Amino acid sequence: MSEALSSAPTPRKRNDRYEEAAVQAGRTGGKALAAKGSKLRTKRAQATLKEVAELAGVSQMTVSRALNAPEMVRKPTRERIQRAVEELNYRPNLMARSLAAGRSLFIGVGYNNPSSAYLSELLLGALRTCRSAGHHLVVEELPESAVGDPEALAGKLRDSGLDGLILAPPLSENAEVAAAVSGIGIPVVLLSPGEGTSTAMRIGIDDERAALLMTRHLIGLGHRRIAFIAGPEGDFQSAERRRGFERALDEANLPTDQALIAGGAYTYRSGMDAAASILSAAAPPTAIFAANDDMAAGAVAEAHRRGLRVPEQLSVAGFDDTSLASTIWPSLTTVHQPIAEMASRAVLLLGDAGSQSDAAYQLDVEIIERESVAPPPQEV
Amino acid sequence: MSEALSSAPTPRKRNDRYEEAAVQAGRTGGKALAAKGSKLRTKRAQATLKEVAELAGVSQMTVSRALNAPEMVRKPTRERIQRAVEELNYRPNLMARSLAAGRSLFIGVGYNNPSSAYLSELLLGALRTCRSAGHHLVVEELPESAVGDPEALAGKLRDSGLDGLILAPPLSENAEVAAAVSGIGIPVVLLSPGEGTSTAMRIGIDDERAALLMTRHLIGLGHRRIAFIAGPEGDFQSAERRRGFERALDEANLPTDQALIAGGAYTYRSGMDAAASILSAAAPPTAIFAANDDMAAGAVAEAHRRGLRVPEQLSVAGFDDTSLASTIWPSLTTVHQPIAEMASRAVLLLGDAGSQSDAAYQLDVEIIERESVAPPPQEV
DNA sequence: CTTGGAAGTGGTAGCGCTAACACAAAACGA
DNA sequence: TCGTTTTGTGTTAGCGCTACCACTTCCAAG
Repeated sequence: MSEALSSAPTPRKRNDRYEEAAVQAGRTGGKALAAKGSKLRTKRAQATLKEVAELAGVSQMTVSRALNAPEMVRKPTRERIQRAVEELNYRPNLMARSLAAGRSLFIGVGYNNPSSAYLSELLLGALRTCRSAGHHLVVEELPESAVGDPEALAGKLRDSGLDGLILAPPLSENAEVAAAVSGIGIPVVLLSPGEGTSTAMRIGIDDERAALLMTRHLIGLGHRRIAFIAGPEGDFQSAERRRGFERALDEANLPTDQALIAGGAYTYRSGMDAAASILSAAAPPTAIFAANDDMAAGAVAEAHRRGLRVPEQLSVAGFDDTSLASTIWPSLTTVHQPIAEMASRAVLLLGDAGSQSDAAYQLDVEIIERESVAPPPQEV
Repeated sequence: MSEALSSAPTPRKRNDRYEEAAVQAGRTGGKALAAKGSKLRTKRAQATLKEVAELAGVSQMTVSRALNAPEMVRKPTRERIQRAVEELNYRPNLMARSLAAGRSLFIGVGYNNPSSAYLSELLLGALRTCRSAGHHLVVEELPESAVGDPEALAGKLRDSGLDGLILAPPLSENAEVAAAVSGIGIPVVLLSPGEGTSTAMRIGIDDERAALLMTRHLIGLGHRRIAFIAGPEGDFQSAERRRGFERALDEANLPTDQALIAGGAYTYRSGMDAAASILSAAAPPTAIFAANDDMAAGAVAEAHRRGLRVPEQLSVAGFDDTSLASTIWPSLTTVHQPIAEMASRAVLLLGDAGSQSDAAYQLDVEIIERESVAPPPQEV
C-alpha cells in the first residue's frame, strides 16, 4: 500500500510539451539550483516568530503571547505585532507549537462501515476542528474481525499511541465495543451511541424528538393515515424514532394502525418490501415515514412500481439525509443530522481537559424539505 | 464555529451513576494527582528516543537511524534497538520529527461538490498516506463563488501556507481553475482531470478503456443491442467513456444505433428520462450502460416503472461505484475507480521532490459485478 | 516615602527529533 | 607498512515555538 508508486502501472506521459516548462518553472519560484532539491520546497521562506518579533521590536515571547493570549499584551504592542504579522504574512508553525506546548492530541476516528456520506461529513468536521485546535486526526478502520474481539481491539488501540478516540456509528452502538474501548484509559467520544452504559462521552441527536418533528410536519400538511417503516427489531435508534412517531400521532389524536407499521432492515430492498406490505393494507396511507433514507428510497421505488406518483399520491419521508436522499427522484424530504458539527464537538471535547467523562450532548436536527412530501391528495 | 461548545444546547446527563467511576478511572491510568490536570493527558508517559537510546546503550542518533535508515546500522545494534523499542513501546513523535527534519508538508485538498462517497474515500486514502509520510492534510472547501474568480482563489491558496495541493473533481476538470492554481508556485495534483493543459500532475483512470471493458463484459454476456446514456455534451470524461463504448461495439462488429444513445446530465432524473427515450425506441436494447451510477439508477427506476424486471429483462450497468450503486435494488454492476489509491498516490507525488510537474498516471479500474447485469433474455 | 503587588515584557531552557559533520575502527589496495 | 576508503557511530546544533521564571515599571496601600 505504501509502496504504491513503485508497483504502479506504467505511468504514461500524456503531454511531452511541458517537459521544459516544468524544469523552468522550478518549485519555489526562485533559485534555479539544486535540481535534486530535497529541501527547497519545504522551506517556503515562511516567516518565523523571531522575524516578526524583530520587525515589531519586541521579544519572541511577546509575539507568542499576543497570538495566544492577547489580553496579556498591551494594546499598542499588540497592534504593532499585528501589523508585523500581516506584513510578513506570518503563520505559526503548528508542529513547533505542538511540540513546545505539548498540548496537541492525536485523535483516532474509529469507524466500521458507516455510510460514506456520514464518514465524509464526519472527517470534514473533525479535520477542520483538529486543524484549528492543533490536533491530529488518525483514521482507524476497525473491521468486523476486530469488533468480534473487543479485547484485542482495546489492545490495538491502547498501543496505537492515541490520546483520544471518536467512535462512529454503527461501532458506537455496540455496547461491547464501547465498554472495551472505554477501558483503555484515554477519553472516548461515542457518536450517536446506543444505550450502552460505558463511561464514555456521548454526542448524538434526540432521535425521538426528530421523529416527532417530522411526523408533526406530515400531520401539519394534512396527512391522517401515516405509515412508519421501522429499523431492525431491537435497534435502539429505530425504537426511539418509532416512539417519536407514535407520540406525534397521539398528540394529534390519531389512531396507531398496526397495519401501517412495518419492520425493515435499514436497506433499500427491505424498504421496498415494507412499503409493499403497507400499500397493500385495506386502508393504505397517504404518507410513509421511514426510519432511514435507504428504506424511504425503497418505498419510493415500490410506489412507482405500483404506478403511484410521489408525492402527489403518496408522500415519503426519510431520516439521515444521506446523499441518496438528494440523488434520487423525487428527492427525499428527510431529517438532517449535523454530523460535521458533532465531529467538531467531539474533537473539542477530547481536547478539553475539563470535560466530564460521562458528558452527553444532544444536538439539534433539521428537517430538510425536498420533493417527496406534499399535502395528501384531496379526497373530495 | 469554533466556539460551538459554549453555545451548545444544554448538555443533558443521561446517566448519573458514572460520576464516581469517571473520576476514579482518571485519564493517564496512573498518578491520581493534579485534578486540574491540564497537562497529564498529553504526557502519556510516551517513551522518547533518548530513553530508547539509553536502554539500548547507543546514542540517540543511532536509534534515529535504525528507525529511518536501517541499512546504515549494523544488524546486532539494530536488533538491540529493536528490542528496546518494543520493550518501551516507543513510538516516534511525529511532530518533533517533522519539525527537526523540516520535511513534512501541509497538503491541501481542494474540493467543491464531489459526491460524498468520492470525498470520503479520497480523504481516507490521503489521510492514511499523510500519516505514514508525516504530512498534514488540510481540507479546503472551494465554493462556487471562489471558482468563479480563479485569481482570488489562487491568491487565497497562495497565502494559506500550503506546500502542495490536491484538486478533486469536478474542480480538477475546470481548466480555468487548474490554470490559476498551477500558477501559485506549489505543486498541484489533479485528480481525474479534464483535458486542460496546465502544468500540474495528473492522476486518473483511463475512462475510455474502462468503458471498453464494461461494454465488452456486456457483449460477452450475449448482449447485442446495448444502449449508452452519456453525460453532458462537452464533458471530457463522458466523451472518453462514450468512445470506449463505441470502440467495443466496433470490435464486436455491432452496429452503433443512434436511437440507443441518449444524453443525460449525470443526474438520476436525467437517467430516467434518457432511459425512457431509449426504451421507447422501435427496437429497444437488452442492456443499458450509463456513464455514471446516478443515471444508471435512474434507468433502473424507469425500467421498473415500465414493469421491466432488472436484470432479467433489461441489464443496466453504471460507472463510478458510488454508494448509490450498492444501495439500490438491484445493486448496480459498475466500474470502480481506486479513489483511495489515487489520493494516496497524489500525496506521495507531492512529497517526492523528484516528481516531474507534468507527470500523469493512469490507474487500473475494476469492474464490480453486482445484480443489475445478466445475460439477455432468450429470444427463442 | 516605603512596600507590595499587579501588569507587561524579556531571557533561558527546553519539547523530541534529525542534519551535518566528526571521528574511530575495520577493510582495502599499493 | 602506510595511506585511503568504507562503515558504523557519536557530537553538536538547531527546527519554531512555548513554559517558566526573572525583571521592570507603575500604582495603591501602609
